[in-house]
Amino acid sequence: MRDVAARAKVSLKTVSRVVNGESGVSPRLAKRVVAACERLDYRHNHTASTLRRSNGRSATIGVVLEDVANPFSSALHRAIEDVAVQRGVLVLAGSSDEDEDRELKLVYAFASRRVDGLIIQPSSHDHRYLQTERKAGTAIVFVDRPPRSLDADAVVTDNAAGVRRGVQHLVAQGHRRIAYLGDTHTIATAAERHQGYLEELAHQGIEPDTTLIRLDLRGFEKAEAAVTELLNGPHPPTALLTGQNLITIGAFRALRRMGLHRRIALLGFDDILLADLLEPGITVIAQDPAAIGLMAADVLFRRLDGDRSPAKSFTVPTRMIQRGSGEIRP
Amino acid sequence: MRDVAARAKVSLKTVSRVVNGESGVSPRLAKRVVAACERLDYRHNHTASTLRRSNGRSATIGVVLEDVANPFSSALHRAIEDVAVQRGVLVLAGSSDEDEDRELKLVYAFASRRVDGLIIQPSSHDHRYLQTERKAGTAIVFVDRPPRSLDADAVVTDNAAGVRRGVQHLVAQGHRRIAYLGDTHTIATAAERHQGYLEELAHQGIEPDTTLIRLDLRGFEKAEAAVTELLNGPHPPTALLTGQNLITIGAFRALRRMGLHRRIALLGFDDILLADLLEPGITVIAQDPAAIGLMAADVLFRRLDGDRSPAKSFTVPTRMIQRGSGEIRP
DNA sequence: ACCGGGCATGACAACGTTGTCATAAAGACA
DNA sequence: TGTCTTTATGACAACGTTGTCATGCCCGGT
Repeated sequence: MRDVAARAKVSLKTVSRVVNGESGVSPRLAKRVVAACERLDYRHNHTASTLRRSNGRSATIGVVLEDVANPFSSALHRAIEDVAVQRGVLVLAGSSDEDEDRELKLVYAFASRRVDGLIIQPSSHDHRYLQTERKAGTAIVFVDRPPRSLDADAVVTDNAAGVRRGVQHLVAQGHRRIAYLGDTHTIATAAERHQGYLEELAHQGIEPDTTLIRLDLRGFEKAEAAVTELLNGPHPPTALLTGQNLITIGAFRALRRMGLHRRIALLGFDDILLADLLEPGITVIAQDPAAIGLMAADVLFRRLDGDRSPAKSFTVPTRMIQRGSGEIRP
Repeated sequence: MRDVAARAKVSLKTVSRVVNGESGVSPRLAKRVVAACERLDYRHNHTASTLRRSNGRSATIGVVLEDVANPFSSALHRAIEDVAVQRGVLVLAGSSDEDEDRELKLVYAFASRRVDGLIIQPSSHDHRYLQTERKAGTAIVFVDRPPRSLDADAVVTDNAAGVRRGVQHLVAQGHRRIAYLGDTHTIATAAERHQGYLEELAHQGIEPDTTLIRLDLRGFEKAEAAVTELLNGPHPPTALLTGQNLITIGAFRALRRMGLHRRIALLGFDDILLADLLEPGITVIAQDPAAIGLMAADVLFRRLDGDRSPAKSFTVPTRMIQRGSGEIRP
């Protein structure tokens, strides 16, 4: 910048004014400055500018996802990015891998870069550590799962309602023995889905059979094994409700291997790419990660624009997509 | 930091020393400083530190992907992140959507944040604009596609060899009429794949039939239409070789709709999630985005560690995964 | 007791910018 | 013509750090 100023024979401040598009610079000087910038390949140093500027905004936000390569997380990421680019804001992204410690380290790394806001798909079970960041003025929004022990905005899927809708659908097809296969129950979303299942069974007047409930299934292998065991048992279910992507895939694998994929109903929570090309197509309760990400980013930027209203939790509805597997009758 | 220094009754410099873990601070003072940091919730300002430090490294890299939510790109992203975290480096990610202008804007936005390095999955057809950044000391590595008009490191899939392998496989099954369905031919990878197809046909002594070649198919609808048309034509192919993910899906859809999925062979370039659960499973030439991302990040950090050797292009091999659709005989 | 060397500590400037304020030049008005 | 206002420009300090160098202290050797 000093070099540019020298070449254009103006002061540093005038260069700053031109670079920032401030008014009140004569066209003659502005032209000279622009020419010098181009000649010297000058690139504005946004970080130094942030340091000095009064609002201190870095025009960068940090996003902590479960895994940037996971379809759900990356759809969130993309939706957030789309809102951010409109404001010239860049996105730092990181994967927590469902690990509290990695989440913490990412947040601190983001904080030390002075991000303006954080969007967190949380793994941690206690978010009090974020109070400091918030006091420092960082906007914080949770996605997919609510915060714990921290009063902050959140945008989540209506898990219980979605699962209840799924149970209803299976009951409407005539099923009474509906198995539930769920993820690690310490994950908030998994707990809500399990809860929704129990509630709707009760609402339908069906006594829950604990032998039909399998929780803490991480990865499709465990799900596949659990389904195999269930169907080989003395009182097998006539329908399977799976609480997560990989579990749905594991269940489908098991059904296929046993040749039962046209006899046992399967209804999965969360959509799967290509689910419509399988035989039968897999009926799912689809979440809407794009809508969640968009809304989260909107809330974040509203906070950055000065919204001081009490923290709020937004619920995004699910959508049932019938493709065949959920319409199999007992 | 000033407040911390005041509370610990030491100079700014001593706080700096403690925060950066420099040696030569008496344990007594160090303890006081740490206590003051905790009491005041002090967070180190990494950006200010970068501004002053001699190496000027921001410990941040920028990654330009086609789309952070696309499975291939996000696998790259994740692999890069895994290498970066080991060095305490954060990743800024953005989507170019195959648009030159967005690529450029992202690169400039990253550059103004003074990233140490850039990893680019390019959309642009002329990368001379990056010369300035490189002169400024930014390390640059291209992934998936080679740079144009710029001498820079690149890590790419061996597209031609992969497709040739696929053609070989189909010929070995007895096919002679092998259709090729490709993406927009201005995309470097698409061109290489098309080229590989032609080369291997020649090598096998098969005269290419131009009616069996369909290029510039963007999105699965176009692919589905093209396949339908081919198979309804006077001299239909006995095998389909598809040059990209969505084209493979479109082709599979068409085959299924026409009831030909067990009669016409299908071999796709690039793996598809759940391809093994389809009927028949789809045989593919799989790329290895994790390996590409890992290698690209390795090369980038080697450059940042001072490697000044001439720019090099690395080629990552493909792997054929036989699942049934490619083993159908004519 | 004196000197030299090593070690802990701090004062100060600088990194690349922008906010604040002063100043010079130009135009408006009586 | 002289004074007042407006406008363009620049000098300087400051943002939160760290590199450089100076200072003062303690210790061991003579």
